[in-house]
Amino acid sequence: MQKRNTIQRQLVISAVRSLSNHPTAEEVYNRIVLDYPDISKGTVYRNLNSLVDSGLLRRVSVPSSADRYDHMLTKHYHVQCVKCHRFMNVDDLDYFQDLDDKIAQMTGYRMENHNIVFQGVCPECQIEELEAKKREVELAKAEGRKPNKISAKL
Amino acid sequence: MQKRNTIQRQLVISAVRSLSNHPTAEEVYNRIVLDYPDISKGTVYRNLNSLVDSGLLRRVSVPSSADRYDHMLTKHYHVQCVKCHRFMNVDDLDYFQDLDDKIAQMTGYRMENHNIVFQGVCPECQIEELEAKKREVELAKAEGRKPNKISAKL
DNA sequence: GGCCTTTTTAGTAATTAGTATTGATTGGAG
DNA sequence: CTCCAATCAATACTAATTACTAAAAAGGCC
Repeated sequence: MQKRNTIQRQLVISAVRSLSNHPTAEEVYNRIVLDYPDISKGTVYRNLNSLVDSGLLRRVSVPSSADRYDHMLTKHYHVQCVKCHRFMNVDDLDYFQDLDDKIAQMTGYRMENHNIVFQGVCPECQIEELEAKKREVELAKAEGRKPNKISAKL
Repeated sequence: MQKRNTIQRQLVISAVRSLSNHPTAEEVYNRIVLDYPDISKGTVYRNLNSLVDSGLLRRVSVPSSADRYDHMLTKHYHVQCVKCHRFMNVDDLDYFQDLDDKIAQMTGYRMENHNIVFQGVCPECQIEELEAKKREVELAKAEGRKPNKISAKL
């Protein structure tokens, strides 16, 4: 089952490379369509899968949203904001190779890798939280009641 | 917005507890339907979300498949087999709390937690791989040709 | 180049996982 | 017991992805 080097396959890989930060399949499709309007989404999905299988791209599974694709082949981790869902690399943190070895010993699995997704509230959303709280305190004062706690969800 | 203690809510939480290992929403639904055929999937999803929000259950995002729900509230990690997709806890590995603190410092995020999913090939699938290889060698000998490499996919 | 086999394509339909809506029902505060 | 916001069942809907098909194109061989 050899892989053929089609135009579409090249377009997919170069789109992921040029959309440098974790595009979704949708974003890859939207980029390619500009230059090559006949491509279909199925082709983009199929090629993304095939490129991941052959190790030319990495798939990054994002909780509660579409998979993203990464041309950066070195192993690294990600942070996600639980409010606005923005998604970014954690730079400057080396991959813990020894963890894989440890888990392999503990479980008998032949380890391939591990993914870490850090979840928290990004600086922008922290500011937004503060402002929402401030607005509520003002409003409560105007209405002469105790301020409600602002729920964790925006 | 107080939470009411409905029968359905109790059924959902007890189903997740009795299906002790990481059921999907679908599996929770299938279990409850046996005793309580009128429950609807929407109700299961809604209650799972609400129970996660109130901290009574944890959601585990599994790459490329449906979310799973965990009644074990202490933070822990998971291993997944890339071949048969079985999914299990990593016992005996403490949560790396200091990692969250480190990432918080590095990124300015207010960290809530992190998830690690280890991916590899489980012992059973390793045995299956060996047997597939053995079968191919036999077959090649019978046909008087070189054995093919067994692809990474079963 | 022309031919042949197999892979890949575009387009469409189907599937999966989960959310939104709506009118009816019910838990639990008073 | 009464009342009403929270929750329900049912269903429609959305987003992401895969499956299917006949037609097009890669790449090996001459």
